[in-house]
Amino acid sequence: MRSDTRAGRLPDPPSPIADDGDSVRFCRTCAFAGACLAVGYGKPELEALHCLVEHVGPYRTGDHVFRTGDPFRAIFAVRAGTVKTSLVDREGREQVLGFYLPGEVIGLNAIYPEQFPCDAIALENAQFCRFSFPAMSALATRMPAVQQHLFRLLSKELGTASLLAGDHSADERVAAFLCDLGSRYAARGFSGTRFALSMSRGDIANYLRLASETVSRVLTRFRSQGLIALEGRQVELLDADALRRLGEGLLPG
Amino acid sequence: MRSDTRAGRLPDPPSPIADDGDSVRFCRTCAFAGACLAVGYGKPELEALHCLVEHVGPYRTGDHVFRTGDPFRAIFAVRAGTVKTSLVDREGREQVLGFYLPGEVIGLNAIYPEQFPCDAIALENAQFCRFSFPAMSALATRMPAVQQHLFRLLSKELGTASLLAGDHSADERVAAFLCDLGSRYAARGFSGTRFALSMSRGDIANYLRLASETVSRVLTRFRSQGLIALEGRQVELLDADALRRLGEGLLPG
DNA sequence: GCGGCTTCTTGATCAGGATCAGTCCGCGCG
DNA sequence: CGCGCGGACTGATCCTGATCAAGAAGCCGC
Repeated sequence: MRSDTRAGRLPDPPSPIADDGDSVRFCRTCAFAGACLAVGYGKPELEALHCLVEHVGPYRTGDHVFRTGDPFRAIFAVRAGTVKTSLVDREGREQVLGFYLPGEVIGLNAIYPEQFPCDAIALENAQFCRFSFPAMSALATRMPAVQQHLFRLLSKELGTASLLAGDHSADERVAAFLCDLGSRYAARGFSGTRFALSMSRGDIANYLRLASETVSRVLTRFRSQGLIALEGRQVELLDADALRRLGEGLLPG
Repeated sequence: MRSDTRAGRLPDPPSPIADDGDSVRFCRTCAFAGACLAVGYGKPELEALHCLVEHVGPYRTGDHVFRTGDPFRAIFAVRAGTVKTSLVDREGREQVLGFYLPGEVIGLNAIYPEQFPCDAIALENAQFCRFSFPAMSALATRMPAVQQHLFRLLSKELGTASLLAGDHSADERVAAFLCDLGSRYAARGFSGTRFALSMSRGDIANYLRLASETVSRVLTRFRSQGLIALEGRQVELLDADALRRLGEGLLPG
């Protein structure tokens, strides 16, 4: 019974959503915002870009956005909510591959196999923009900016895949995980130091290749060290620098 | 002193090279062979494809093909020899990211950051085809087949990144590694059951996030179990099925 | 041939995290 | 209200693989 348990009281949770789009503009924080800007608002090409987008959802917590083996026809940008991608091996064990926040894109790894190689599951109620991939490819051949944007999205994801590689201690992994989430929220315009973990401890553990008990222990210790405030799934990064130092070697750069 | 030490005697090593190209055709086993075929031999577009290719090398063992931070201008297809990509963290520790065989492509993860995010080092004397990326992008906008090919290459690499993820035992990792190498050699027309490990035990261990001692021990045990024959860096997969069963859960599919 | 080097192998010990087990808490429901 | 259930936290033990250490085998140049 240590007395600093109260250190991490957190009130009202924020509710991230990347939906400020209208019939002409895409959401500012969307991964495709760059493509829009490159095209220029109001040009006919932007119209074309809109024609191949379809708003889908809402999906409820636990719903599948797509399943392993589904034929690949489109990629999805998260508009609201968060998503995990995972695959299930022969023995039925789940393998969490990643978490996706509002503004991020899922489904890129399905282009080559032409079917989705993993499940995508909503962690909260979620909505998406669905981009028909054949239409997008066709548009890309006419618009170098769109093509380049797709190349960059793909290449970027290649870089992030190495976050979970490496033999690193549980402390390093958890610290890097928190920093990564924070900076991704910040990049989309949300608070980078205070947010809700939309996934369970088990999902975090699975993603980081740890046991959920270990994640619990590390988070508790981080809190007692004053690095974070924590209450349930609400977290605040109190000493982001220290966390970043802990996690460096895992983090990009 | 066990008597089965002799079980793994292997004579003459094969010397993989993917260089059957001439002034008109690309090498059959090259990752771009598909793009060539899609275009059709003799068409003017194939000429265009050739214009942006440049044969470079030979590089000697240990030479850098590119270094972390080098400005990104081109991607490279391995024509002969093998390559490892790695990065060095702040503490000076090396992190091996991947091995690339003749016919495979390196440099795709540099598109987004616009500079190479890792080193590429020749593990044997090696030669490459260098594809100017700006020229390739420009060509892709005119030729949907080339664009699609690039998308597929990128997406494919996304899939392979998950090989080293997951918390798996040393046995599973080493088995999966051997199977993966074998199937990649086979896909390029070489023997998929008998090949040389062009990288050191230390590199394998680093890539698999194990200690080199562990790799040694596992390989030795695999040999004593009759799963492989092994002499120095020559290896033969004697019971590929058993290895694949061991490694499944790591391997694609 | 011989030193000097790196790589590989094998053995002995150690530690980080998995696993097993138990408790607590919040929540939905009869 | 009590009950059951899943998620989260904590404690005790175990096991895999890292680490430390030493020897064996190649592979140079000379």
